[in-house]
Amino acid sequence: MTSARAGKLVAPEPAPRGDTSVRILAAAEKLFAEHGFGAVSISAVAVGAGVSKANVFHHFGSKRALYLAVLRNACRDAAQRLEHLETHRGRFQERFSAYAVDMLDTMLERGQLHRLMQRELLAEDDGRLAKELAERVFGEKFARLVAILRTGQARGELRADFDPAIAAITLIGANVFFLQSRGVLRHLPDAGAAVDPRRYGAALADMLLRGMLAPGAGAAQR
Amino acid sequence: MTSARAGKLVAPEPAPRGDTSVRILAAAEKLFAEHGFGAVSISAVAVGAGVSKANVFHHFGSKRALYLAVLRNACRDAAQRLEHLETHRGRFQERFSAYAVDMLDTMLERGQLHRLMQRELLAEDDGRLAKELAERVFGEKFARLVAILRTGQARGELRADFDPAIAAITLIGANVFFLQSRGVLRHLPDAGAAVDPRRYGAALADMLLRGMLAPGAGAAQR
DNA sequence: GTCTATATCGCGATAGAC
DNA sequence: GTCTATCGCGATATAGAC
Repeated sequence: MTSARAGKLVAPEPAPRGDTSVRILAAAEKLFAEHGFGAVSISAVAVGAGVSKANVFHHFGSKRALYLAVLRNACRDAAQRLEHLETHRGRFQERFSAYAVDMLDTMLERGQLHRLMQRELLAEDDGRLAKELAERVFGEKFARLVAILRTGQARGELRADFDPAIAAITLIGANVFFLQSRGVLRHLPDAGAAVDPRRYGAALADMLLRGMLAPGAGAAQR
Repeated sequence: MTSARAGKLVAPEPAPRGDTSVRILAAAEKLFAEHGFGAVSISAVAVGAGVSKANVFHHFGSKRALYLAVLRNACRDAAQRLEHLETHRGRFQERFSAYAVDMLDTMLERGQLHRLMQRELLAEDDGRLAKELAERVFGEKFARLVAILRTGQARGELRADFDPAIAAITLIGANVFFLQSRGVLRHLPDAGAAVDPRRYGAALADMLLRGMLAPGAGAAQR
């Protein structure tokens, strides 16, 4: 469980040689993602980063400021990855599949970070500033996906009688849920081969495409 | 928490049944769901339940035990709601839509509870016991949905070339994500009318049905 | 069963030497 | 920039009267 006392002084990281604030940020991101804001102590962060408690305060001023710094750092990374997505110009099937696969890959690559975001979303208590940060990044991702779907509809490649926003939520939601629940899904006997990310991503895109493609635009391939 | 403080393994729940215990459980469920385990103090629970701090310890022994009691209580409730789901026997479209809508309704009705579950899933630190509890409930839900899909495939109502588990994950994931992210989605300009639960549930079922129905079994209606 | 009072510990944050 | 030492506070948990 995520008790505040969980941070029994375990061995610090092999200290990947870098600037101190970077190590502090990395340790904080890891701990916040694993235990949540309220359950992580500055002592635990300091131990994880291999520095003293006071040094953490020297660099970030307060626990809340450290938390916001972690979130902003995470948002910056996520925003950078969006730049590589909009370049495709082929048929809709290829663009959609590429987008879906890339989304899942990005999530898996930095699963910790996405867990931290989800935690912030689930909090909803205060943290309105942090939530607005998440909105900003998430909103950009969402708007681009909706735009891709709208373009497909305008071109006649996609049926016009479905809501692009709902389709986008379905795709994102299925991916986020997959990421969140892999540890549990692995233990469900009925899940079978669905726990493999590649199979899951491909099958998801295929199924959604069948629901979105215009009748005369050719069958979903794969 | 692998603390040396753990000491003795206290015998499982005394299963308290008084009015006070119920109020404590309710207050604890609310607070844990809103803020997470680590950020909730026993004092806050006591205030929420209108009793003294010491009384909380009298009834539940420790904070950890209170948390497990809340989770067990939540699982029991969720399991009971499953009993009403398996009775339908009509065409696949109706059964699937009914299942999907009921799932979303249940989630919305007790969103707090589902948030608590998701938090536990996101922790992944230890808490294996609690996670196994979640697995047990979630696994039953999941198995029934997969069984419904398999039945549809066996009857020829559904295409045979998709993985029922992946379709189930997609449906559950889209619903869970919708529940989690409503507060954020409401602030996205591109989301439009997709934030309405009824419209969302209906459109989601419709889109998934188009991807699953056998070609000759008739078009998805509505 | 419920309370008040208290013990003990770890938290966030600060002061100041080096 | 980094540390040790410490403050003030609130946390979990206990003792014991009613």
